[in-house]
Amino acid sequence: MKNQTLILLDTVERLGNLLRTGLRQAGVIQGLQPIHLQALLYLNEANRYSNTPQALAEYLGLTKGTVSQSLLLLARRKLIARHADEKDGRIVRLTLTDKGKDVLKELGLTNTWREALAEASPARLSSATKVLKEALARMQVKNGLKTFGVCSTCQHNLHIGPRSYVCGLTKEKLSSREVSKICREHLPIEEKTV
Amino acid sequence: MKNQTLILLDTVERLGNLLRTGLRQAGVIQGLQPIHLQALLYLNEANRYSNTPQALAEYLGLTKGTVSQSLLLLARRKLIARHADEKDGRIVRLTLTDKGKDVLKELGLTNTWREALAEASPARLSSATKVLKEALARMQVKNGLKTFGVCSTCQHNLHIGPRSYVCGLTKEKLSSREVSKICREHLPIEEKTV
DNA sequence: CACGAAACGTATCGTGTCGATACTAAATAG
DNA sequence: CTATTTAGTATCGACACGATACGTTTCGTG
Repeated sequence: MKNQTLILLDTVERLGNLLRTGLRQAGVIQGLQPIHLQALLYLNEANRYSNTPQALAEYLGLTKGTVSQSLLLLARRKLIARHADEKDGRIVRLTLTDKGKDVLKELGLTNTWREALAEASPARLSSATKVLKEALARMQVKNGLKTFGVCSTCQHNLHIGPRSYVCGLTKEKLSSREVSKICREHLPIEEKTV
Repeated sequence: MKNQTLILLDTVERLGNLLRTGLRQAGVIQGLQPIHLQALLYLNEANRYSNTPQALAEYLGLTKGTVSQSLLLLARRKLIARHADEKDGRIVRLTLTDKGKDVLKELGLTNTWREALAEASPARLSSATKVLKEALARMQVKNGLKTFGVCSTCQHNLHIGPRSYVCGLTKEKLSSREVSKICREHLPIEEKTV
């Protein structure tokens, strides 16, 4: 009999493959590869410290050279816009164009997933999420990777008033919309394992 | 606030990406791509009805032409062996060579995963597995895909005595080792959701 | 302030995935 | 015996991906 842990690993791997296949099929219509859609999805969620080629490369676990090529393609198709950073001339800021946002809207990737989990109890869902998030965080730490979380789970985030946030790292004010985006500087709050 | 279901989706996607990145890094040493390792892993678990290029293509969600190319590469490197089926001349049987098995042994892919889940309680693990297996099965059905499970969870499997099994589909006897392998004809037993 | 190091990004090359299409050979149906 | 189906291969074009090399801009340390 196989170890329970390995069965879970197998299941996650298969789900990952299936989601990737879904991305591939969804991208065919637009002539896009899975990695392109992943890039668009990331840029749609990245905060102002994280919308750069370098951050995307770290997020995807690829080299900056590889990512640079994919970004050139996306820019050619007018799905993203590239702007030089005002303060730091080395940095390129990436934003989704309206066309890029439309692509994401038309995907509707989450439907089958929602249906697949429709009958699972909320308690089970949240328990499963907890287990997997823990695993993800540990694997990221072990591999020296960044966690790319949102501000609400970040040690740097300071909640200085109602709907008023400051990042302790950059000392900048963040809007309540901004704190729900993902950040490459994210430092997870140590959670007590219940 | 985001839907709990979507948070789980996001986590699974990220874990999938991370596992894939792990595969990529592991393969660099052997000069292999993630897909090659996935093929080897599959062939290591596939039963006698499922060790063909076509079955592998279905499992991976790719076209047979694409898979054929990857298999040619693996054969060139002597990691797999190809034999014509005795009864059906169209079919090619794929088996791992000793060299191919060695590659899998040297990978040790599961270690970081094990460690990442070391502190999770068995109850949580099995609950999470249940949720995800359910989701996987539903998504496979929805997409018209095969489930590739083991005989013990298959409607075709007949347990005719202690350590004695027969597949109701092929009417062939199966060894107790064989029933723990994955099969392209797998038809999942309807499970009652507790 | 100068100069070397580091960080961000691009360009280019070779290997290989991937789908699409077209093909061969073997089995099967009528 | 012929038409169809099934398993697999061959080839082509677009592109991912890493490695390497390169150009800018910023930073740091004397």
